[in-house]
Amino acid sequence: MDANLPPGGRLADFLPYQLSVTSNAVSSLIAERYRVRFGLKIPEWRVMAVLGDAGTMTQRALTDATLMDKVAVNRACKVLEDRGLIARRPNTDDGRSHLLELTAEGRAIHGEVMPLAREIEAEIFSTLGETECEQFRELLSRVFRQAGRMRPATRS
Amino acid sequence: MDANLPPGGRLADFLPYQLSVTSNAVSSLIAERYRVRFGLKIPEWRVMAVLGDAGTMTQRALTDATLMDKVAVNRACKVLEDRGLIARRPNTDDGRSHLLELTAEGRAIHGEVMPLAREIEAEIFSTLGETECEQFRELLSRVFRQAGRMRPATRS
DNA sequence: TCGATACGGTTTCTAATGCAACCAATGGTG
DNA sequence: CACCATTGGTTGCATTAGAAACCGTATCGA
Repeated sequence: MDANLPPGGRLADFLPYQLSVTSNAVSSLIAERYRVRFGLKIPEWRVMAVLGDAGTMTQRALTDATLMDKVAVNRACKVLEDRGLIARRPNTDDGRSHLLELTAEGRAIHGEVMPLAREIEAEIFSTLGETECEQFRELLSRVFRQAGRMRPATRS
Repeated sequence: MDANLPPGGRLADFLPYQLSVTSNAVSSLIAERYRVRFGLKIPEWRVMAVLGDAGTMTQRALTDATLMDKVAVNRACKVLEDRGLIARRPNTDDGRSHLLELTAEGRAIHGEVMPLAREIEAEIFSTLGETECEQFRELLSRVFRQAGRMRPATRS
């Protein structure tokens, strides 16, 4: 990051900028790999990851679990449903929502997708040692909470 | 981040995901503050930051310095020019490009903008100590370089 | 000098993202 | 039971980001 910037460039020292470009680089890298291999976009992949892990949930629960917008979740679910990777069942407890779960095919994909995810993760963070990874996690978590604390009171 | 996720949620342990949501939270926080106070969007702010620091450069140099797309730079410059914050001079060395620099008004805004940037940065990362901040920077930098190394050879 | 190629910048088009309005169902209150 | 506020989900719309096509200038080699 420093290499392609003129010396004395203050923008490059701005932490939110470093955070942004790094996240961007990592995200687009992963997005590309998922796209070529499974035809999945990141929101779709996130939904599958959570469903494969938790079993059955509503869209509402998915928005909580993925921290994505509810329309992003809705669209991802629609795509996955059209591809036959997830199925909707009526929710007897609440007629407004449906219960979503992976189909057999969905579970099969999930079984392939998750190892790839771990693989990519391991490759990207291979430059960090074990303890550094944990520390990175910890720092991110704290920054995230702090940002949440600073947000001007908007909760849907 | 852990609080609003069901226990055993594997997505929440996925480092790229943590990186993404954290970056997102920080970015939207900053974007909001700049919007209400200066009517500047992040790309515009970045251009101003670099110009205020480096003095005079072409759009091409700006894309290198900000790591933004060249059309993003172009649009940001157009907006800033319309607002009278930057000016274009013909480039005698190369007729294709222009030399961009802050106007007097632009420098005035820049003088207000940068302290606010540092202020927000300090607030967000106040949860991290001095050495932790430096370490966070270092880790981000390494991850960024690693992501660059893994990218499948596409450079415009 | 001429031609081909590359490059900076601009415009245009299309995909993605987010927001707000909207519909249907629920739950509480009188 | 009627009313109303709330919630899950959906749709439509506006804004944004990115890709590709395009134009004029520069550069390099014959």
